[in-house]
Amino acid sequence: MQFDLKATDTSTQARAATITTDHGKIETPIFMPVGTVGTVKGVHQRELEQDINPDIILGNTYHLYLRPKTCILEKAGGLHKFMNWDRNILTDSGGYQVYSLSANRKIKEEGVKFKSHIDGSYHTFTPENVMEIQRTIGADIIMAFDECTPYPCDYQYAKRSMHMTHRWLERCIDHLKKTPLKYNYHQTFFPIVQGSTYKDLRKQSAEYIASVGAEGNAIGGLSVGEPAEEMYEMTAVVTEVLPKDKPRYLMGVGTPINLLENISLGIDMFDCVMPTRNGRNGMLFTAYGSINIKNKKWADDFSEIDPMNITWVDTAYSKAYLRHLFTVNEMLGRQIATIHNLGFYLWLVREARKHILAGDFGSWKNKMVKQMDNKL
RNA sequence: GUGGUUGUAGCUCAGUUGGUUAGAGCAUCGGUUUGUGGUACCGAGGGUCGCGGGUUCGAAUCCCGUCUUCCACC
Repeated sequence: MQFDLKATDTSTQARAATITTDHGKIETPIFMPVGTVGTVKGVHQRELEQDINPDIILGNTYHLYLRPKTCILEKAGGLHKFMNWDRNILTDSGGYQVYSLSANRKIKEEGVKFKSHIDGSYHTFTPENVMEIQRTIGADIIMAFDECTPYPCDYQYAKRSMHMTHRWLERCIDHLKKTPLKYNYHQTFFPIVQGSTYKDLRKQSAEYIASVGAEGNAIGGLSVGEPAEEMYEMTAVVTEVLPKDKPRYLMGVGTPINLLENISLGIDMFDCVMPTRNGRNGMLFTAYGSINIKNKKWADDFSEIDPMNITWVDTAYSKAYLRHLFTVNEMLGRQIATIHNLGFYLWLVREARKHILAGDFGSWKNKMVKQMDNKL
């Protein structure tokens, strides 16, 4: 993997760069659509490539391990071939599921024993087998196995957990060295900074993560319910420490405003279920604020979904029609909303890149944040 | 006409031997969603219990009348 820093903003820490992998270029800042189980829900590959056009999407180790199962992905020749996606893929390690499925798991030094949410069967994830599973899935960027702590999280727990995540990181790296590539392209490994919402822990974790010298670095354990200001504080502490010549990935973030604020703090990569999940539930993001398309006030509003026409669905359909599709629970409504939202998110990060390159990111960001902080 | 049956929220229906403020699902309206356990979740509005009378401390519930739904028989 190659990381070429193209520009750094003058008034903020924002950066524009180009990451190059064996599956192509990733222009940053980037938003990576989430495709947990081998699909960006409700979106055809053609729409994804042509209309939304992201350089990279996400998959999830936990979910793909359970279904279709690792052996099927191996037979398929990896996730790219299985899902017919030639561009980049990043897989999350399942560390987030350790947090989100907390009722069904037990964390120990060795690893995490968990109960499948599908059939109740028991499985164990360790740093070692998670690396092997990610080898088989074959993503271009693979993530360390970590513990994502909840919010709020008491200091002692956060500290212990952070140290365990660090020990797990060493085991991930050791094991990766012993595990050969399964396919004929490189896989880049990202470790993950933890430390909950404690500045000293975040700093300590960032220093440790930076010291392992990975090709890129991630920040986890945020966007789990903490106030946005606290998230920004943690991001700022961490980006101060992480190397400037490597990509920085803030996991699980966030709202359009979260994206811009964190870009200005030096983040290059994001992923979040918000545009897809909220879209499926009737929430549209626009440059002028969010819309709940299910609200009655749109019933006879025949104006286009979004006059900015970022993706073709924006002007092909009216708000009244889209509301109708949600009212009658037609799947097309969810598809249109998803395409719109992802199109908007990708537009937003491309605009951010343009403004970083042009040198006026700071003022543009302030204008956009104000403009988007609104319910239509 | 006779006998039976039915009537409770916009719709489909619960509602115990008569006992606090009559419930549910769907629909409607609003909100929530941050490395996806999400066709999801939370909340709100909405009732002269067909109508009229009676019994009772108290009636959706028991009695009488009446209208109504459906069925059978003449």
